[in-house]
Amino acid sequence: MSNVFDVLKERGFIEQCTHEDEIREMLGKESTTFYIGFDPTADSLHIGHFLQIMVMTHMQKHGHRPIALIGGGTTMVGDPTDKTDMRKMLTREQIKANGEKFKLVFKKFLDFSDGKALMLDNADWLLELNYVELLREIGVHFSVNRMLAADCYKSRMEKGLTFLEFNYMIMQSYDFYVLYKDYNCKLQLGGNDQWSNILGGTELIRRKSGGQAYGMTFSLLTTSDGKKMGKTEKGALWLDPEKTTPYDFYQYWRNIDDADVRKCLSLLTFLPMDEVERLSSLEGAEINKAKEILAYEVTKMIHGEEDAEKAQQTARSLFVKQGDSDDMPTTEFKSAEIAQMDIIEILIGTGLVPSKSEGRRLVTQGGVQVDGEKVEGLDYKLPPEKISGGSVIIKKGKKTHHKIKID
RNA sequence: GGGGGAAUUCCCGAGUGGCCAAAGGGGGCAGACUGUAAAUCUGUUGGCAGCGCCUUCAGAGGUUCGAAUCCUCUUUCCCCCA
Repeated sequence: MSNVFDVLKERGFIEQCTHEDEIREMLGKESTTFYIGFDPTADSLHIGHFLQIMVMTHMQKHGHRPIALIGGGTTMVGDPTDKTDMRKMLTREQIKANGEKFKLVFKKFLDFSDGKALMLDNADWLLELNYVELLREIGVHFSVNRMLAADCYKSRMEKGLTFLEFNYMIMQSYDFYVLYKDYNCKLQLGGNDQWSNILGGTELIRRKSGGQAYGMTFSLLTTSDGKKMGKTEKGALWLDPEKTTPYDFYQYWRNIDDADVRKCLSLLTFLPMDEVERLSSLEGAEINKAKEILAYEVTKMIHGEEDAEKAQQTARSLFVKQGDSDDMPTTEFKSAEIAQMDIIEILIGTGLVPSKSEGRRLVTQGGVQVDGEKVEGLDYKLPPEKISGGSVIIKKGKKTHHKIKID
């Protein structure tokens, strides 16, 4: 069997390793227990988490044992890394509820049978810690001087950092120590922003038990110009279909920057690397094929084959031919009422536009089409033959389609 | 605990009595060009109504013909000293 280290390396996951050679050797010869932590700060995982799930999946396929660690305890504190503001405090109940949702997702991607993977929650050991005891047991091993020098706190030195958040690193380090001790977990993985937190853990393990633990971080999903990937108008790109519909999800990848195609294919799909190479070296309009495959593959993994198929069909019918589709946001109107409405009111009625001013702007600038015909005037009303026709498609800009059903 | 500063429209950030719905940038939206891409260029970006009105500049009061701009109190944040 190939070494998963080489696979991850080839696909561009790996960013930093504590001990590159030793890790490679270990992964090549023994089944290794490793962990990745997920803080349930929201009620759904997002695409950044998915990247970590991909890693766990690759690892498990190669015979290693993942521990998906839910950060029920760490979330009570909040990771200051890369945050400009302090995270709002979540209640224990919210955290628990979020954690439950996370668990369902992990079960979809990992095989938890016969202990092939574990799911733990650090609330189980963090919440009952005794303060003074922790300070004496763990706190002694941390140098504040060194912590302050860590990159992840640097940015916060200007904005301010509370003592609460400052302790996050200690919590996470302690997690690693517990897992090392109780589950023989020798490796912690995470996004590259977790580097200092991971190092904290390996050092703690060394100091406390003299044991050797390893850490490795993965590239964050960023676009070619360095911005965080997975941002949509509505915020993050969520895995929960209630929060990001499969169609929107599909479209996100379908519209990805050319320069990001290779990275996405290799990180977010299981396509063999020669196929990834072939697809991402397509040029000009050809590369759209690669984007379609990317979008389809990723959507399939997250929402299942059926939804991926539907999203693809919808996208094709909307963009290639000026088509109709059931899988499209839809608003229903009574024929009597819609006959009275002008285009602005219709736009508002569908929620395509939040105010009349914006509706006017949009129409004036030529951004609205009804059944493929550009709406020219603000006083446009649906012609009678369309009202009796059952449904019309309104297009806002190039990419937003909305169906109106009339009965 | 003492002293000093700050809070502006989605974000950053100008504005220090009328010319302010508020510069500039970012972001968003739309148009052109394209490949449902990027870059670029153009328009637009509080609301309602076709240029007049209404609600905005942390909150509550006050001074003024008139305040985002001045005063008072409140809240929050930052900095320095202890």
